Amino acid sequence: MSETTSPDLTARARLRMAALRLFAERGFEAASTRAIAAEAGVSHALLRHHFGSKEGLRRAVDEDVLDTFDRILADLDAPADGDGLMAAFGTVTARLFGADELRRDYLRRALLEGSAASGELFRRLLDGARVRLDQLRPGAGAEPGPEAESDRLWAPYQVLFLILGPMLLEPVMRHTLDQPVFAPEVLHDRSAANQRLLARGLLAPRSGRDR
Amino acid sequence: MSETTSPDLTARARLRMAALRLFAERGFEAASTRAIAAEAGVSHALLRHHFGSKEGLRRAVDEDVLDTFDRILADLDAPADGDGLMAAFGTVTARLFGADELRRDYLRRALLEGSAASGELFRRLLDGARVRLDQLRPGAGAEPGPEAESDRLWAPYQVLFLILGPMLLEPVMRHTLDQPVFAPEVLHDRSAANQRLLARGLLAPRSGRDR
DNA sequence: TTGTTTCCTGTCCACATGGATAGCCATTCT
DNA sequence: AGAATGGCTATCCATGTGGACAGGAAACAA
Repeated sequence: MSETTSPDLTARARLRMAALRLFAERGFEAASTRAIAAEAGVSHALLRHHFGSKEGLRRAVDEDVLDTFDRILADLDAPADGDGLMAAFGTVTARLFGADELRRDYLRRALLEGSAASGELFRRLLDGARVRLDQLRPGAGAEPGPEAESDRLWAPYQVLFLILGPMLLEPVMRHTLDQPVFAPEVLHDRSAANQRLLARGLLAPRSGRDR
Repeated sequence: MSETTSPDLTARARLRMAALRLFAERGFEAASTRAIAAEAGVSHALLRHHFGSKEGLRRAVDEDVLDTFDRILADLDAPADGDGLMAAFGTVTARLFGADELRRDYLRRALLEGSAASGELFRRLLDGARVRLDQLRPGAGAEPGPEAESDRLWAPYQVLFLILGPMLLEPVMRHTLDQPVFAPEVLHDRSAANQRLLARGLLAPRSGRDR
């Protein structure tokens, strides 16, 4: 009906984009092959021709979306020194989720469902966070100590929770903010708050310029 | 088939529990009324008799689950002094998500779907976190300052991200830990790490006893 | 021109879905 | 006793589902 995807693309690509949209908006089960085909402006039989089955379509979309995220992440592998490291997390967030509400919605469902591909993405994000944090950590300290060890385990998760939280909870957060959750301004302010949290915690926020 | 719910309950209750299970495991769309009825060991027509429609069933389950969480939260309204406040967050987590994988799964889907009821629950969690944090904050400081204001806005969210993150990401986290995400031991360790993060941040974790 | 491959559609199928109806059976009320 | 209410099932229905198939149409090779 709406045929939102540009008509000058190949039908295969249009189908993939329509599927991305409907999977993101309605979920995999609720998005029928006919609705997807209609959105792409083609017959629903063509879907089978190109992708074999609905599952095949899902795989194609999964691949497309997660590859996109992977590519974005690869771009971020700049060295990152000093507290540029902290800012890197903000950049990741902005780059990953800034635009493209559709991909946010899709990724949310994918992570929720725990698909193999999304599991792989999460693992990569986790490793990335771990590496950055290890670079940043004092490190010089002699004995690890039990708390330090626990921190080393959980810190990457904590960073990811702070980054992914707004994306995962966007549907409910939306009603508690008066601006879009991912408005550039909001995103920037939130990112700064995250950096302060990671740098000093919540309880000792000495006011005034700090670092 | 499996009829997992105890057979000495009323059929209505058994239907509600079966629905909770299947909604949690498969999602609302993918859980058919027939499958739910079979799980409860009754005819699928009975479902309609008791709940009017599948949507009615969902409402009943929603109410049940979210009321449970509300009741748990109400229990936590103890005064909470000093750093007992910090521990309170750990307690919330444990009490909310410790047991009951089913309710975790259900809540995850509800939050991601952004249903009205789950939105309400999130708002309540947010307010709770805000109140606790305000109690805890220095407060004596004169002028708020832009950073302090931003912190005051985002701190409750940050706390919630840390608490809800493991529940939301459990399906993918599962593969990155060698123990269950919500094993009591793991939960306790993670909670302690969260408290350290909130107290001091990630970058200045002076080792040794601290507070 | 032909033949061939690739894209694409119309149409049919078997099946599962949520819902509706009619009625059985037990309990309770009078 | 008889009536009535509420829990429960069997069965039917219209619709939508993913998939299968046959063949049209168009591009490209010879």
